[in-house]
Amino acid sequence: MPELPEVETVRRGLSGLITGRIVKEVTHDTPKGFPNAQKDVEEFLLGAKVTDVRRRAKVLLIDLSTDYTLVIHLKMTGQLVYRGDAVFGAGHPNDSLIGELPDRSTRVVFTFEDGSHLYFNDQRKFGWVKLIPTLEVPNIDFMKKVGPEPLAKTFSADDFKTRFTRRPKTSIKAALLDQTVVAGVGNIYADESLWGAKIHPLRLVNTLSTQEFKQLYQELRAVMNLAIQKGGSTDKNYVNAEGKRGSYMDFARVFRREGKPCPRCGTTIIKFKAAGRGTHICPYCQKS
DNA sequence: CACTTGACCTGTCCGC
DNA sequence: TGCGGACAGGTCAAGT
Repeated sequence: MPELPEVETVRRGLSGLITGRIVKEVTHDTPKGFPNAQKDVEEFLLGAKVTDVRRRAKVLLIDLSTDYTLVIHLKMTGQLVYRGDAVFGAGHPNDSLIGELPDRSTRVVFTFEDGSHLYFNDQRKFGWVKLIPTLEVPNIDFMKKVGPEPLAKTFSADDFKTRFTRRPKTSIKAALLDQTVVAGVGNIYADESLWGAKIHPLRLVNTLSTQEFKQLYQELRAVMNLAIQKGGSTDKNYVNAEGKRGSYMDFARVFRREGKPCPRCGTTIIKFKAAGRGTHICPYCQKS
């Protein structure tokens, strides 16, 4: 599921819901990387207080008072849903896109001292959960390789263009999806931003003009900011920390809109495969 | 080496 | 209805 806007939406929700809570119990069916050591769970997770919830790229970082951090990647179908008690808690089941928890895709259940729960669900089991010292988070493989945050205030159009010089002969779509170029872009926002900038996804990186990179930079930031404002995109699985859907798909211009008219020119949107992924374009606006 | 293609998993949808 | 195949928001390892 989640790309940067979805993970950021989960982060914001979780931050308000779990910060300050103390972990009392953890049950799990050993999702990838967890627990790296049962001893660590007992020593650095049980009894720990949540001090902060951060995000880097598509990864969530739940900092603990023990100076350990839960590092969580939701991959395609991961969900992190908080449930308070049945009567007064946040995210009453009736408000939710999903039903009673735990359910058959629940992999980890964190129980807090006040009796509330945080559920990690992951239908396809691609996601991972690691418990590592906070100071070592920047040293894990993913963090060492991942590119800059595209929404950072200091990240300029020039910076954006320069990042792509490392992938000169690949398609612009493959480069956008490459997390070492720029962090957080996935299939939805790649298609949406390429449509916005009127660039065909299969154009090779070294054929784009400076002006086109500038357009793409602006469109990517605009589309991601809008998506955060709308609480992310729910196509199927994605939900926020309260189990509720995001509404960006109501505003999507090309993604999953094949057969419908381009909102700019009316030409029928088509779908094909690019960089191994389903790809949506307006064939009139985005010429190869 | 740079780039593209499978593999990882489960579930759903679509055509025969 | 049943069944096979394609496909799904991501990232690696293994291929070419």
